[in-house]
Formats: sequence, C-alpha cells, structure tokens
Amino acid sequence: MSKNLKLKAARAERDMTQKALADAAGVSRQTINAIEQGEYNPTIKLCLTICRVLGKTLDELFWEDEEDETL
Amino acid sequence: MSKNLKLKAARAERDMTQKALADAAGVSRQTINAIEQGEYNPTIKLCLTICRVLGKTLDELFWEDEEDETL
DNA sequence: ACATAGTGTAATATATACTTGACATTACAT
DNA sequence: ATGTAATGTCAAGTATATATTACACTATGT
Repeated sequence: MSKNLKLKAARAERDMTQKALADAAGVSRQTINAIEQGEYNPTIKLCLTICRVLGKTLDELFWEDEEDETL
Repeated sequence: MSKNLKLKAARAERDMTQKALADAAGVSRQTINAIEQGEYNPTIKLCLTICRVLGKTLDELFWEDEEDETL
C-alpha cells in the first residue's frame, strides 16, 4: 500500500496534528499515522468520519488512480 | 449501519448479480451481500475496487449524509 | 412438479483494522 | 542544556472484515 499524502496535506491545510485528527475522528493517533503511512487500509466508515472532520470528500482524500495495487 | 441501496442500484444498472460483482471484485458473494445489507463496513480498498468495476466514484456509492451513525 | 438462478442468512475460521502503552527522533522553544 | 510537541515505529491484545460451507426462500423456466 502507498502512503496517503492527500490526507497528510489536508490535515496540514487545517493545521491539525495527527493526534488532533485522531481525537476528532474518535480513533487512536497510531491509526491515523498508519493510514498516512499506508500501513493499512481503513474502513469506509472511518474514511467518512475523517472526510467530515477535514471538510473533504471521499474522492478528494481516498481515490487512487489505479496503480497495480497487487490486490 | 444502514443498507447501501446506491450500490444495489449501481449493480442493477449494470445488470450484474451479487456473485458477478463479487467475482469481478475478487471477494465472496456474502461480502457483497453484507455490504448491501449494511452488515458491515468494508475497507476503502474494497470500495475502490467495487467503484472501478461499476464505473462509479467513491462519493457516488459510499458517501453518507451523516445520520447519527453512533460510531 | 422439478430444476435452477438470485438472494438473504447463519456458523465457524482466519486475516487484519484498530487499541493501548511505550520508546526514539527531530525540531523548536526556553 | 532541558523541556516539550509532533511524528514514526514496535509489540501485544481486541474487535471485526472477509472466507467458506451450508441452508432456506422466492422467482422463473421446463
């Protein structure tokens, strides 16, 4: 899995720390970090929560332009 | 969790059965059924795969207009 | 009446999302 | 030099997404 730099950027745009976003989304800081690092594959519900916190859409933060992905 | 009727509709629009979508997405039929029934909360990666199969965006199939959600 | 396709559902098993607690590093204050 | 805030990472545990097998129900076709 590849890093989610769009998320990192959106967070920066709001001047929020990983912890602040984690608290606002109701998850642990490690979870946000792991998502940004591409270490795992969040659930859609968590993605939606993050989108609402950051004022972005799913497509803006989580759409991936294919790449092989070796699913 | 509430049912995903948008997914069911998009599948119908393509005249695909749950099994056909499951095969195309590389998951089991029960997984597709459970998502449509709102029994669970798919990962973003699976959502992306489903979107590509059905030719829809994440926002079209998985955006939810808040509702409490009791996360 | 029988077969078959599509769907909903249940039980058990496995992979993995997510938690908690902890430690290291960098950078920026004082 | 010391403190602290932000980030990255690790290890062990819990919750849940997903697989597999199986069964029931409704249509529709023969």
